[in-house]
Amino acid sequence: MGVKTENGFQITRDQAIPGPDAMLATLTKAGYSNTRARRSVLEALFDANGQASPAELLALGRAHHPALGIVTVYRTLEVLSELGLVRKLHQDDGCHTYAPVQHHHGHYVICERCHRTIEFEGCDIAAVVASVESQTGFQVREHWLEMFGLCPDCRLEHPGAV
Amino acid sequence: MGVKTENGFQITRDQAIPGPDAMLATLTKAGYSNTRARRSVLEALFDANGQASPAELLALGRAHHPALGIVTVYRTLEVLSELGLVRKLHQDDGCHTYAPVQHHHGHYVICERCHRTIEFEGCDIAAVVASVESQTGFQVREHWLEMFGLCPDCRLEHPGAV
DNA sequence: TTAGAAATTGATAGTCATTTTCAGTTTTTT
DNA sequence: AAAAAACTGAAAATGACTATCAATTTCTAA
Ligand SMILES: [Mn+2]
Ligand SMILES: [Mn+2]
Ligand SMILES: [Zn+2]
Ligand SMILES: [Zn+2]
Repeated sequence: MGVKTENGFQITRDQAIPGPDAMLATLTKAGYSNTRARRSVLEALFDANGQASPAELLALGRAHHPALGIVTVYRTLEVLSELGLVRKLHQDDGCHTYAPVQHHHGHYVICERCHRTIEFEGCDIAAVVASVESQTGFQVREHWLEMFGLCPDCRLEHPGAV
Repeated sequence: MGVKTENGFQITRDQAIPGPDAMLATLTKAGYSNTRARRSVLEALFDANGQASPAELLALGRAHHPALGIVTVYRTLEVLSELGLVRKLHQDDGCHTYAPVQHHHGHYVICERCHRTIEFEGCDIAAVVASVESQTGFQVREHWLEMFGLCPDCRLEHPGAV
């Protein structure tokens, strides 16, 4: 799904979405060093199933850079978050996973069975925000939204599932 | 905001919303013992500013029952969650707070300055869910939604704030 | 009201994700 | 290539949360 071009972007039918190379470019443009550890974390992010925990990224990243350490995974994710290149997803058990950002205002749907995660855009909750503001008197500045369900593959394997 | 009646409900203009006594009734009806520790946690939940962390509930609860222990706070919150009487809110730092449930399908707005939290209802994201399902092929089963902004009081103190 | 059974409690001791420290290494700059 | 700056990973620390267990409280059935 998507072809990688020389400039580091992946092409889908209708738009260019960033891949590891594009993110690395953003990183260096922001003044961060181009290091083997950071490259391996970026590769790991895209090797994953749409999202991954720091421990999973360590395992995936070591395929590219065996000496990679968990602390650097955390530190790289923090930098990527600051630059808006990844988002932290909240798991019910309190742990976190990270997903690459492909749309400016994106949220994620997570498969409850295989944990495949896809970012979606087009979240239009302006009406809900307006209603909340009038109900509560709050001025709303941002929101979190995560959806859970079954991905297409898991729906096929569990035809009876809700 | 709301008057407590003998049966444990608080009355607002248009509806009865549960208070500590009503929740205690639900608890005992479900077969759990009516204990001093549980009562103190319920009181603490309503003494708080709309939400509170387990540590904050411990402190608030000890005003009612000085021997209260943190483990019991966690255990009580787990029971209350199972019964649908509280919801766990996710903090950006990974910790959690708990808020009493007053509406069946409610979500929360949280003040970024004073952390006052109000539950709102009327979240209608059916259109968003439909769009996500057709965009991704997922079948959506549930969602998380939290909003952040400024409460009425904090807006007054920070007139320039966005 | 009372005795025994069942449920609950809280101190203590884990567990585990995440953070801090720090000396050594890699990358960048000159 | 040398010096400065940035980065790295091992090890230790932190802190939210969980498991254990003996002691206490609450409930049930006389
Ligand atoms: Mn949105
Ligand atoms: Mn909703
Ligand atoms: Zn799936
Ligand atoms: Zn406020």
